Formats: sequence, C-alpha cells, structure tokens
Amino acid sequence: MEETPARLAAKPSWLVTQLAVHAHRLASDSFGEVGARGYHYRILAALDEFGAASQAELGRRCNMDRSDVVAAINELAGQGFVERTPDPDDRRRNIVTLTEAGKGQLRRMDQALEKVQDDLLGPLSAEDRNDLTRLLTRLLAHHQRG
Amino acid sequence: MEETPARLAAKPSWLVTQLAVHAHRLASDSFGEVGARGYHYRILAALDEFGAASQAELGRRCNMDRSDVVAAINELAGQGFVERTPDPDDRRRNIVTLTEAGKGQLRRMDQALEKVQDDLLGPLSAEDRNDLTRLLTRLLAHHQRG
DNA sequence: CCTATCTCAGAAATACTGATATCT
DNA sequence: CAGATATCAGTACTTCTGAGATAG
Repeated sequence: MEETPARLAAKPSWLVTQLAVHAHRLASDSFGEVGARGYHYRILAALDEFGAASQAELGRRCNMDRSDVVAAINELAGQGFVERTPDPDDRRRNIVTLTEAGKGQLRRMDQALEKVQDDLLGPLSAEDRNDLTRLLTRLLAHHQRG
Repeated sequence: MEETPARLAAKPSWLVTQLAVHAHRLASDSFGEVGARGYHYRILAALDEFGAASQAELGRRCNMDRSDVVAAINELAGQGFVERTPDPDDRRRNIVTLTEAGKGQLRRMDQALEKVQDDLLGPLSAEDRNDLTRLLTRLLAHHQRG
C-alpha cells in the first residue's frame, strides 16, 4: 500500500512524466499486438494526414530525430507499409508515400490506440476527458513552437 | 511550420507521451545543473516524505525496478546523500536513510523542479494549472493501484 | 519448500551526436 | 561557399529480464 510522495504528486511536470510511463506501457503492449511501435504510428499518421513527405519533413512533424526517421522508414518500407522514392525535383530528398497496406496497418493501430485511451482514461468522465485533452493540446502546441 | 497530425492531437495517451518528451528534457537539463537525475529525486523525495525504507519498498513507492533502485542507491550513497545499513530485524533488507547532505540536495532539486514547472506550464492560467494537476493526479492514482 | 530481498550482468527501446556524401 | 538532406556508426539514458545468493 505504498503511496506516491506528496511532493511529487503536486508537480504537473512529474505527473506527466510518471503518467507517460503507464501510457507508454499500455501503448507498447497494444501496438505490439499488431507488430509495430509508437514511432511507426507517428509516421503513418503523418503521411495519412498530410500526404507524402520527405524524411526531414516527417522528422519535424513527428518530433523525431533525422537518424531515427531513417531507421523507422527502413522498417516500414521492409513491411511494405511505405514506399521511398527519390524526388526528381530535389535530388537530396526521398519522397515517402503511404501504401494501401500501410493504410490498413494504420487502421489497425488506430483501433489499438482506442483501447489504450479507455484503459488510460478509465476513471474520467467524458467532460473531464475533454478538459484534459484541451489542456494537453495547448501545452503541446506551445512547446512544439518554441 | 509543420503541424502535428490531428489524429494524434486528439488522443490523450499520445499527448501525454509527447508532452512527456518535453517535460523530460526540461527536467533533465534542470536536474543536470545540480548533478542529479530524475530517479534520484524520486528516491530522495520518498525518503523525506515517508522516512527510512528498504530498497524494495522504495522501488514500489517510486515505481522503479528493483535492480534500478540498487544502482540509484549506489550513486546516492557514493555522494553521501543516503546511508545504507542492514536491518537487524530482517537481515534480507537494507534500511536506506536520508542524510543531512541528502536533504540539502533534495532542496536544490525542488528548486530546479520549480523552474521546470514554469517552463512546462507557461501558457496556462493558475486555474488551468489546478485543473490539469487535479486530472493528472486522479489518473496517476488510478494507475498506480491497478 | 516457497517467498522476499538484494545484487549483478546484460538486453531492449528510445533519444541523441558526429561524421560523411550528396545535392541546392 | 553555406545550408539542407539522407545515411551510418556509435553513445547515453531508462526500463526491464534472468539468474544467483541470502534470509524469513
């Protein structure tokens, strides 16, 4: 019956970090069932949302390091979920495209994430969930500009 | 000016995870200035809050793995912030105690965390901060029981 | 015998750094 | 020339796993 120290429980930065441990565990388990990881979801969702993009663009959108994007695209391309083709207009770039199989995988991951939502937000009412989402969205938007 | 995909921005589990990246960076930088890490703070705070404890107890309170507690206590003991003495009543256990130097370090880390709070919660009003803290606290309490 | 505690060695996952080659 | 892009190799940090030794 050990409790969390109160001084920690009063600090949002700590709460966010600790809660992320649980969120990450839930998401890892759920994504694992479809053979994927969180950063795969970020990339597939960004491609679906904004269309084909270069790897550098994907890194900026998904808040990922350039070199980790390379590895993630390697894995996704190996599974046939994305295609990587040279950009004829700018030969430094690769254009990354979402395939039909990739859209299917994205749908599976969306469903997996729905389950995570319910597990994570278990005790909150619909109104509380909205409040939380709104506050977190504002914070994230603020930090992704800076 | 790339935006985050909307499908991600609508999912609290994802928001929490992403926001934790920023919180973690801020906290690492700030704690780094006093030569410490996040898990040091968890342990020092737990000792200050609940008094001396065995390592297994600390692991449960701080949501840390048993083997990582060993390493953290090694480091803290090496700096003179905690003392590790065998429990005469149960010779499997070590009793970990906070020293005076440890209390000083905890105060420094508390101050460092205050700065992180302000950076992280920048755009939120006092009322919003309270709402957020309350929601996160409820969620964390729920998940630390389960 | 079974469980709990502490310890160690190493793996897994993620974020990051530095260097290089290519192209604008 | 500076600046952007993609790639690779390697590092750092955190979490987790498996196994052993000791004690209740």
